[in-house]
Amino acid sequence: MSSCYSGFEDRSFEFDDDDSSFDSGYEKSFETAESRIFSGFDESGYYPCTPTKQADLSLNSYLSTPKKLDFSPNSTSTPSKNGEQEENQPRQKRKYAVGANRVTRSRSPSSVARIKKFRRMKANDRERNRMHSLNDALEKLRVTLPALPEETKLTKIETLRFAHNYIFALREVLNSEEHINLDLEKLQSFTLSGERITKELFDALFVNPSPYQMHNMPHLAHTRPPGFTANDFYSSMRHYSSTIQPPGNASAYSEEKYNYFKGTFEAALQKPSVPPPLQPNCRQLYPDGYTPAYSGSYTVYPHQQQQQSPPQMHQQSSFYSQTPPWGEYNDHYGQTIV
DNA sequence: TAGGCCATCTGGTCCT
DNA sequence: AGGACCAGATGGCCTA
Repeated sequence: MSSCYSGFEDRSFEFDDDDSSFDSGYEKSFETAESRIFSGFDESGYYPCTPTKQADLSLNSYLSTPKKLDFSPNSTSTPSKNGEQEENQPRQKRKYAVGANRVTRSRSPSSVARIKKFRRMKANDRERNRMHSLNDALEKLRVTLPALPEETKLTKIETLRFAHNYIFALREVLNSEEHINLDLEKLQSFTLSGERITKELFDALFVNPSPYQMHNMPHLAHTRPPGFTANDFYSSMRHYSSTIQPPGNASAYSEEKYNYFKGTFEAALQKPSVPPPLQPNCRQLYPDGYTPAYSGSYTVYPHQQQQQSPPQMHQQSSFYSQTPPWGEYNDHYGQTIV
């Protein structure tokens, strides 16, 4: 198996047998490609006289002291390379003893060591390629996901977590009969905290109508109270603690947990400007014909790109710096994915 | 300087 | 036998 990284080429591995105990017997392994490599034989059983150019670039360059095969005439096991008669005569097939006459020598320790070393190098090369292909796939996933801010590069684990939450959120959007304002930045910042989104959290963070929706879509005002409520907060908190008290007993909420969510809630309750800004990379779903300019769009308008936006919520809150382990959980969505 | 992230090496296991 | 896959170890780089 050739490699695109190190350029390993089986035939390129040349070396001599410094203890002159080259195997003259016929072993099963002698037929393998590796044995051909180490014996210097090509597919037909003869040593290739003209190594390929690619071969010169591979293991020979990797090894500091490439060695050559011993073409000594005394070597009874190695077909003669310099025999001029071979140029004019058809090559004779090598004959091996069989049965009781067969003599099989074990490889010398140095030969075994070299074989092991070469196998290890090939395995390392395969492993390197495998990890590179894995990273390539991860990179494709990473660029598919919205990165907010754009210069943010998610780590591997964050990419996988965000992919999970992103798919979860999109599925909730598709399944929802409400008009959901899905804030991808909020979703990402939530993910960066190392949290796995659940339906409860999704409802608390995204399903509630934004102040803009309440203001501009009065026909939906009756569906939910404006902004986030204590129930929303409670439903979010419930994910983190089994001892938390129900809403109505404000003192039951720890300051630590409140601060944990404060940034998100405050961002959600932030009063929008009028006309309502369309957040970059924020997918807004509205009824058909209601606000066609914004319907189902990821559009970023030039005037918004020029805006000097205040520090983002995820940069202020502890969400941005904390990456707790994404442990197992046992709620009704309990699937350990990452 | 400690900790996080990453690439690479390595040996073991499983499968073909 | 050999390749794929996996997890542990290790060292480099970067940042708070």
